[in-house]
Amino acid sequence: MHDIKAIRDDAAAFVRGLQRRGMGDAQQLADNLLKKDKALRDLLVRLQCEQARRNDASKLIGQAKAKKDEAGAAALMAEVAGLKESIQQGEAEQRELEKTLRDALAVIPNIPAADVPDGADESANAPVVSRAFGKPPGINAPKQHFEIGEALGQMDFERAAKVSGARFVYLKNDLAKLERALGAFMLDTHTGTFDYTEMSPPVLVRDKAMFGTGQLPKFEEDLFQTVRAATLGDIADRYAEAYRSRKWGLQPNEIDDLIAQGVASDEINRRSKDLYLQQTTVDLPELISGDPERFWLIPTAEVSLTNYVADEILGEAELPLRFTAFTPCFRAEAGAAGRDTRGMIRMHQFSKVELVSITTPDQSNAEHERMTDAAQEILKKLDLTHRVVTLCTGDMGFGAQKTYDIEVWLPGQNAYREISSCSNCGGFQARRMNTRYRNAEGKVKGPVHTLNGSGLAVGRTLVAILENYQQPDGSVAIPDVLQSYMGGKTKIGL
RNA sequence: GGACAGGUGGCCGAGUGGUUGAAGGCGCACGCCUGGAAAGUGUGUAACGGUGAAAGCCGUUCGAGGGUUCGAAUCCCUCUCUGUCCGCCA
Repeated sequence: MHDIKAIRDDAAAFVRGLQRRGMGDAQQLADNLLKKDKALRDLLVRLQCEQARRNDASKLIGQAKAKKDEAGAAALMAEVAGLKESIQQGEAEQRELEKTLRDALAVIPNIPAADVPDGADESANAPVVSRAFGKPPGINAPKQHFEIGEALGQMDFERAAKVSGARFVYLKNDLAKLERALGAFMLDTHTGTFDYTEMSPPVLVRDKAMFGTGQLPKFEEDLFQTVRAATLGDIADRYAEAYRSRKWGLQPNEIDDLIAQGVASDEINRRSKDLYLQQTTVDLPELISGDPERFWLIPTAEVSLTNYVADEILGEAELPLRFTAFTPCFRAEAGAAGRDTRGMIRMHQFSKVELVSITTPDQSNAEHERMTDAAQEILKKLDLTHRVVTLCTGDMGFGAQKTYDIEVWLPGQNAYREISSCSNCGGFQARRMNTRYRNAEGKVKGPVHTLNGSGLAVGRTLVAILENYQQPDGSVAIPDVLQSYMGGKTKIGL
C-alpha cells in the first residue's frame, strides 16, 4: 500500500516507479488518485469547520441550560439542528471517498528499488555472480525426481489423485522422513546460526491478514478458501430468507418440502443460488465474504509470520524481529494449467520453511542480504549447485521492492529451478498492516520494513536431493548433514 | 455449541449522557535532593488526519460498524475478539 502523502509530495517518482513495472497508464492513475485526495481534503476542511461549530454550540447549550437560559439554549439548538444534516451528509461523503481511495491504493504494486534491473520478464533477471555456488555435476543419463521416487516405491501420485486429485502426492517411508528431516535441519540452521525465532503459526487466516501481506484483494484466484460446513447451511438459510421476504425464487413451502424430503442444505443452496442469480447481482462469494467464519489457507507462512506484528507499534530496541516456521502451504495454481504437471515441482500443497524479518528502514537492505545468506547456507550445507538472480522489474511480486531468487540445479530437468525467493518489501506491507516502530526517544517513526524469504521450499529441496544425489543403481545418497536426522542412514535404496 | 463476564492511553485501572482525550497508579523522560545512588519530590508523557513557514489551531479516535441525542467512553442495534464455567473434542 502506498502512502498517499508520498504520492502527493512526489508524484513523478511514483509514476516513474510504476512505469518501470510496465504500467503504461501510471500517470493517469496518479492523476486520478490525487484528484480524489484533493476532493477528500477539500471536504474535510468544510466538514471540520462545521464539526467545530457544532462542538462549541453544544458546550454553550450545556452552559445555557445550567443558567436556566432556555431561550438561548433553544436558539443554539436550532442552529445545531441545521448543521447536523450537513455534517451527516459530509461524513457519509467522507467514508465513501476514503473507501474509494483506499480501494484504489490497495491494488497498486510496490515501487522497485533503484538497483533493480528493468525488464518485462524473467529473461531480464540479473545474475548475482558473486553468489553462485558449485557446478552442475556430471551425471550419466540423469533421471527426473518422480522417476526415482516412483521406482523406490516411496512417491505415489496415483493414489494421491484418487484421494485429492491432481497436484498432490504421498511420500512414504524414507522420503516422508526426508521431508521431515529437511524441515528440522533448516529450522535448526536458521535458529542456531542466524538468530531466527522458531514459530508454529496458524495456517488458516482471516481476510485481514491476507490483505496485510498483499495476497488480497488482487490475487484471490491463487488461494484456497474454507468455510465451515455448517456455515454453508446458514448461507442457504439466508437465501431462503431472501426469497421469503422478496417473494421470488423458491417459495417457503417449497423450501419446507425440500427440507422435509431430507434434501441437504447445500442442495437447497445450489438450487436457490441458480434462481437467485437470475434476479440479482448479489453472488455467492459475496455472501460468503461477509461471513466471519471464512478462512483462507496460507499460500506461504509469510502471511502468518508477518501479520504477527499487525496493528502494533514496536520498540526500535526489539528490532530486528526474525521468525522462521516449517508449514504446509496451499496454492490454487490457477494460472499454471499445463505447467509442471508431472512430479512435485508445482503442487496444491507443499511444505516450506519460511524466513521473515521485521526491521527499521535503514537496516532492511542489510537484512535482505543476510536473509539471502541464510537461505543459501542451507544449499551450501547440502552441497547443491545453485545460482542467484535479482528479479527484474517485470518479474517481481506485488509487494516487493527488490527480490533475489535462488535457483537450484536439477540434473533430471537439465535446468536451474527456483527454490527460494527473498524479498524486501520495504514499508509496503507495514502500511497495509498498520505496523510502526518507535525510536529510543519514544517517538513514533513510521512503518517498519518487512522481508520474507523461503529458507527453503522443502518439497523442491527434496526434488533437488533426489536428482543430484541419485546413484546408478537407483538408490539415493543422503547428504552428510542430513544423516543424523535420518537415523544414521547414508542412502535411500530398494 | 450453551451460559455468563469483559475489551478504556506503553501497561494496570477509574469512569452510566454535558468543559473527560479521559482520575489514580506503574513505567518512561527531564529537574530537585545526594559525595554518588536508592528512597523521596516536582514537571512532563497517545495515535491518526486537516491547516499552517512555524508556533499553533481544528477534527477524529475509549474493540469495529451503525443508531438515538443539541451533546455519547457512558444509552440502543449488529459484528468481532478475549476470559470463566458447562458440553463436545485432537
